[in-house]
Amino acid sequence: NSLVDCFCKSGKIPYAWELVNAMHDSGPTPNIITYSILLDALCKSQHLDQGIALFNEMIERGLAPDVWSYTILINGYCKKQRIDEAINLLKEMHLKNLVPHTVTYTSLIDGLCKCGRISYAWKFLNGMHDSGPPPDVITYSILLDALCKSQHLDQAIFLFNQMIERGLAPDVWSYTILINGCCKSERIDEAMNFFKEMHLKNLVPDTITYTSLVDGLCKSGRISFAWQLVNAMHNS
RNA sequence: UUCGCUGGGGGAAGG
Repeated sequence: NSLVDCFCKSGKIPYAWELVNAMHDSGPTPNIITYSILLDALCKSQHLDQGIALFNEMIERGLAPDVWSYTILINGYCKKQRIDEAINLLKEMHLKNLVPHTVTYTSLIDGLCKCGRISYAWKFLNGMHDSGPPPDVITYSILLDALCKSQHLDQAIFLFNQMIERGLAPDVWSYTILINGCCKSERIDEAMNFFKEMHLKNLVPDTITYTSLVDGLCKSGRISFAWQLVNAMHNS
């Protein structure tokens, strides 16, 4: 499985596939994890159709898909904006008494957000909060990003605070999403406040955090301040 | 039977 994963992650999917077939023919028999590795690689390399075929072949060969493999396929469908089929898979899991993980729902929420169904995604997140599996900081970040990008920065800030009230600690990514949202709405001062807040929480801004801020500063004409930030990056 | 290993989700700019 490690070898199959290596082939996949270095872009050599045909080799990975050959290896899986060789395992199937002459052992050791591939297990659910073997197939999941290949399934994920196929989904991520724009070959969802082949992923679906592999998923079905795996079932024909007598392996029952688990929560992980379903999640991988659901994510594949979502990335292709095929949300309804993703939801069908979710129903199928339910029929098989497979209980979705946080990651499963988070993938679906990302799909919903990226095709504009933000209020449904928000309801979904609240449903997770009420009845589990609980949303985590990634689940919130996806919705934060969608709210920011659809001109609902204030609602994003509300949700960010609600996430904290509910006991989750924001990370570098969630702060960066908000900072970028503030910058894009030309609310640079608020972006700077969040940036300072990160420091107070011992969160270390990364390149993307700085890039968002520098971009916002430049596009609002505050070039010398942007320059200072670039120097600060250079020095730390 | 127990234990261990390997698989899944989020952010910026530039043409």
